[in-house]
Amino acid sequence: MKPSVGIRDVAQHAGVSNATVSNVLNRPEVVAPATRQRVLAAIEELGFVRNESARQLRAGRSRVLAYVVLDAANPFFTDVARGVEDAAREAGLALFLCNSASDGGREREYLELLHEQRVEGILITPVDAESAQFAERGTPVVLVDRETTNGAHCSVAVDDVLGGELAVTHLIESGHTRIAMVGGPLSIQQVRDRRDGALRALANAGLPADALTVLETKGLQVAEGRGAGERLVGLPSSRRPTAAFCANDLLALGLLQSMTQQGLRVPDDLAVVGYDDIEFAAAAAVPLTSVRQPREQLGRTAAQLLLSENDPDHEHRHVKFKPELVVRASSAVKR
Amino acid sequence: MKPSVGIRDVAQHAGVSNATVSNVLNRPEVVAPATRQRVLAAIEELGFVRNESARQLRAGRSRVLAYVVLDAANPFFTDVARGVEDAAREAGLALFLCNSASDGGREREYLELLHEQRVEGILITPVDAESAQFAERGTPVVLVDRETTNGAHCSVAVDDVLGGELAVTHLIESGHTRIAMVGGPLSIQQVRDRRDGALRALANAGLPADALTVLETKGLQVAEGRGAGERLVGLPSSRRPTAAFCANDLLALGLLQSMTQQGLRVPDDLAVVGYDDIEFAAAAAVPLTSVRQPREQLGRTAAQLLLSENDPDHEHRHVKFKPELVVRASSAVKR
DNA sequence: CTCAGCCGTTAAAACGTTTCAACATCGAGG
DNA sequence: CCTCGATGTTGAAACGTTTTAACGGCTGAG
Repeated sequence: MKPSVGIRDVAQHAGVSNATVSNVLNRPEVVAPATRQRVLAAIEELGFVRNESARQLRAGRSRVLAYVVLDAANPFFTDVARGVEDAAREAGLALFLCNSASDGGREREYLELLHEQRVEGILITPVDAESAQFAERGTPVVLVDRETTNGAHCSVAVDDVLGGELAVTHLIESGHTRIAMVGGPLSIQQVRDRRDGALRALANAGLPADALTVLETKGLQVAEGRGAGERLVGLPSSRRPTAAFCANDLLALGLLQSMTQQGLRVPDDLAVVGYDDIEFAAAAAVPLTSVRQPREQLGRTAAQLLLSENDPDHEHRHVKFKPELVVRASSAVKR
Repeated sequence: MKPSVGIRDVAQHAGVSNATVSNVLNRPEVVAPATRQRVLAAIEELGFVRNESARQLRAGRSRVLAYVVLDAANPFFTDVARGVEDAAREAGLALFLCNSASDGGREREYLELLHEQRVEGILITPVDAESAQFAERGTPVVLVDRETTNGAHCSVAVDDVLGGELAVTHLIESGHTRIAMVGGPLSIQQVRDRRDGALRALANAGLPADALTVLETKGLQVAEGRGAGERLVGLPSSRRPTAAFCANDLLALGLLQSMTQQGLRVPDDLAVVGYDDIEFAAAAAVPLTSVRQPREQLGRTAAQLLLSENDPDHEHRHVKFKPELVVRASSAVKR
């Protein structure tokens, strides 16, 4: 182990007091140029690296934000993270990403650690917003892409019911009357909301609720989408939906792939609508119709809200964005 | 601001000394059950959260690893990160992800911060391995997916020259004699290595070096792949390659999309091979032939190497994995 | 020659933990 | 009744910074 050179070593080496070294580090303008040079030289020579723990202990505040992400492998969240980072960076803060990987246990561990680290603030897309007890522990927390049930935090979300409605209304207008909803588990608020939106669209169009076949999946990954595709094709053709609304682009991509493999064409045999409009949605060989969420803006807004928590007159706010339908080839009008 | 309850407050509230509280926290078995209960109750009641800065300052060590990732939006890196996290977690450490987004400036800032934070270790896929001066600053650093030029660090990489060779040999064996290499910028070591592998494949087959048309891109994202596709189609058909080897799956997906949009078929009009074998490669509507790298294992190995740096007899090691070709529909044999 | 004011520097006191040696208390063994 | 070891608890000293108030030296005004 290195002997770990500290501020006092530098001070001694430069023939000044530690206070002066500290000043060079934090308020260079206050110390005489000659001294400053001498100190900087000593720092360089000894390879001194400031100890952030000590600094933070004394100062009481840190310079980092953290975003506990639900699934780092989902491009949607990395896009949100980009927005967060931009905003953080403008405020002179760094961003640490933590991946809960949809695991409540990991999520709790990370939250605990972040609280103990006294980060400036925590952004989180929680595994489960209901059971989520982000008890006020001194560190401000903002929920991302989830609505908070109790009013204990700020939150930034997108209207998922509206999103579901947009998607399914589009399918109905394209001539579909038997529609599948692919997504799950239904314990996830988002999935439920999007389904409810789908049902609302049916109601608006005067279609019966059983025009929607719900195929519940165990998760929101590509593989689940493939599985759903097989289930779908297995249905008797009289009852088989002619269109599918997926809770997620990953599911939609899996579904798409499964269709092609089974020799069915999209959108002719099955129209597909996804959700999130991740970059790969447009890049799919059958470009995917999808419900776009303002991803970067979601992150950016969340970060700004988080930073405003320090204002003395802060009140928790709940921002809700509107999603937008992006029509592409995967849902071309039915002939 | 909260008055911030500390260990002494807990101690006072429970009628014990701070040393005892500390013991309850760190070595519960050493303190009498009755006292322990009392202390735990006090902790609960006051909402005490341990201050990691102070703890770390005193203990000299932290419980986190960091991975500075080149591009969080590239699924390849999130897969590597998963491997890192698994290994870290087994060792009882948490993982913070930092995204340099291919920006040397950000990378430097993050490194600086992480050094100051005295994290247990740093994993990094650097923007530029050559100029990379990760001067020994006391915190161990391991390079991921890059070979280190000087022997100052451990590194874990994959044989990119071999990967390029595998890809292009496959294309040659499928009957192609005019091949494009899509990727860039060439300042990136990986891109160069993969190109060199491609050239080696040509040489092995007795083909001239100009059988390879290098289309250099500005980056490794999907959009760049689309751009390359347009350039490719613009070539006079006598000189147009019948196959493309992309430095990256993102490029390949963009290229694929561009082909379909322009009414060309894959693989009939253009065979495509990607690199990394990210999940979306298999999920593309024309499943993508790709060079697979052992992503999770890459991360896992890097983390283990990092953790071994504390051994007194540690020597820097350079692990190099072999890539593997995964053939799918996008490169079916030419008729 | 004195004094006020300024500038650059410093000693010392925090910040909230962990750790170590020392200290009580108690029951058992002599 | 004394000693000993075991068991639980504690006071105080670190850890490496930042900060505050005070200090000494100088300059220029009176």
